[in-house]
Parts: sequence; C-alpha cells; structure tokens
Amino acid sequence: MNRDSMRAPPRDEPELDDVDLQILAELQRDGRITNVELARRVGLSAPPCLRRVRRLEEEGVIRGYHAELDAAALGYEITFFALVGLESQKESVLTAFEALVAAWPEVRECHMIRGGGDFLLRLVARDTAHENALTARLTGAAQVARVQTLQTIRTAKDEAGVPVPVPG
Amino acid sequence: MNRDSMRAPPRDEPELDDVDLQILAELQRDGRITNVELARRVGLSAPPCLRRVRRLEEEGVIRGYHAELDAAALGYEITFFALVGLESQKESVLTAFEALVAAWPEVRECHMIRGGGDFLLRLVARDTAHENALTARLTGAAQVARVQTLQTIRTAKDEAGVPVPVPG
DNA sequence: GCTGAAAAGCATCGCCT
DNA sequence: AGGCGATGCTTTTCAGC
Repeated sequence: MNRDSMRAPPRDEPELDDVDLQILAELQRDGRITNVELARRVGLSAPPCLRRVRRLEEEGVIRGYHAELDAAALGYEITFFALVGLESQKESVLTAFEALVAAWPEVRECHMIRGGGDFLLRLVARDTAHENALTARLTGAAQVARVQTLQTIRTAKDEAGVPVPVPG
Repeated sequence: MNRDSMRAPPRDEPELDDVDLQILAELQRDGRITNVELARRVGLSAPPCLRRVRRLEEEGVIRGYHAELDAAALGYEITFFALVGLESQKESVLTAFEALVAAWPEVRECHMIRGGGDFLLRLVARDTAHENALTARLTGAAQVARVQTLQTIRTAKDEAGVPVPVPG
C-alpha cells in the first residue's frame, strides 16, 4: 500500500475541503443552525456558505435533516437487538425476510451479516410484553430458523452520525 | 393488565396530542422545514405551532436536530458491529471499558447487554485495514476477554428515529 | 469564488379571541 | 389554548470584484 492509495479519496468521494468538513461537523451537531451563524463559525459570509451547503445536499453528502426524538417520551422504553438466522441462504429467502421486517415500524435497522443467512436487527418496543410479541413474530416468520435477542441494559454512547475530521 | 394500564403514558411522558405527534413526525422526517410550512402541514398558524415546537424542545421530547451525512462520502466505507465480552463483571471494569471505547470516534454506539460483562458496539471504519486495526485495539484492551465482529454485508433498513404514530 | 446590498420570506412578540 | 398583525432577522438573489 503506497502513499497515494492511502490518501486517495474512495472514488465517489467529492473533494471536501476543510471548510466543507467544518460545515458538515456543525450541521451534524446542530441541524437547525441558521446559515448566518454557520457562516460565522466557518469564517465565510452567508452567500458562499449557503452555496456550499446546497452543493453538499445535491451531491448527497448531506442526506437530510432530522429531529432527534426521545424514544421514551413517545412510549418506546426499550431498545433491543436481535440476531436472526434464516433457514436458507437463497437470495429469494433473504429478500423476502428483508421485505417482511422492513415493513415493521418497530424494526429500525436490518443488516445482513457474515455473508448470508444471518441478520442483525435493531428494534424498539413499548415494554417487555411488546418486546416479547415482536420476538415471537420474528421466531414465527416463515424464513426464520433461530432468534437470539440482545437486550440493552444500559447505553454508554449512542451517536447517530459519523466522525467528521475537523482541522486543527 | 387492565385497559387503563395499557393506555397510561409511561410516567415521564408529557401528554402529546395528535398535533404534537404530527409535528414530531414532520420534524423527524425533515428537521429543516420552516415553521410556516410545518404549521401549514399540521393545520395551525405559525405562532401556536412554534410555541408547541419550543415546548417539545424544552420538555426534551425533541433532543436536537442533526444533518444526516453520507458515511461513504466522508471516507467511512464500512459499518460493523462487535460483540465484546469482558473478563469481569465488576462495575469498575464495566465503567472503564465504556469510558475507553466512548473516547474512540469510530465507536458510534456502545450498549451493555444481558446484564453485564457483554457489550454490543457499532463502529465505522475507512476500509478493512482500519476495521482490523479497530478490532485488534478492542481485543487488546485490558478489560476484554473476547471479541466477535459482525460485519455488515448489506443493509435493508436503517432508520435513525422512532416510529411516530400519526393519526389517520 | 468571495463580498455587499436589496428584496422577499420567516421567526417571534404582544395582544386579542 | 389558537389567530392576527407588526417588527427585526434570515435567506436568497444579483451585481461587482
């Protein structure tokens, strides 16, 4: 691995300069900051700052803006994970399972792991009864061979985004 | 379990009416919507809508606003999970491990599971070399007995928030 | 690509219902 | 509680550097 391959941006990465990175870090931290304040923080005047933000949105670097809601306030006291093994690794079975659980609002994430047949899901539930019902629905699904639930006891860190390298 | 206990809000839930739920759903979907547009969508004029948003922020129902960034555009091509078992369930060991990994920017989530000694981590890495280095750092940490990595092959669903029950 | 000014739109306040 | 009207900012565009 030579110096160039270590530094080369991963092919679809659109040249982000230090100001772009600062903008991204600020918007990840506070998505409702005004453009004037954002411009002040990155050392630009408002118009070029807004152009950069628009460009980052159009390029897909910024995928959207979301309010972070308190799950407990909405009645979801429990977050848990489920390791699900399917009975088959046939693509049609994998896809059917993904389509099934993607339609459940309580399933927030569904990742295939280890190359097929196994999935890691993140789910929310109102209470333990709801959690048990969701686990039972998973276990009873046609494609499912086994389910192992990983209940979250406490959470030391839960950051949604990605680390943004800020200069300085 | 009677009808009241099923419907009772979980003690710290601050009475959210249908308009509040609509506001939360809209702001989770688009955190940069203007208050005027938000008010139009929920059928209110701007001032009472803004008062509700401020109240939801002050009550902590809305915890913040964040830009959703494309991890790959920032150079993080890989998301993976790690199941980490510690050598001890002593609280001091658990806390030390949590403090250690919380300080790593690549560790985005750290959840204790099954009541102690086991953790589920979500991490991001630039490439497989970076992933291997992170796994090695985990394995080599003083408190760690075993590490099982769960590499994400593909992701069928990845929604950050919680389901908001929208009336109608 | 940045600055500065100007027009349009928005947030926000006080008061009324 | 929600609505109306007024004020000050913010956003956004456009000329000019």
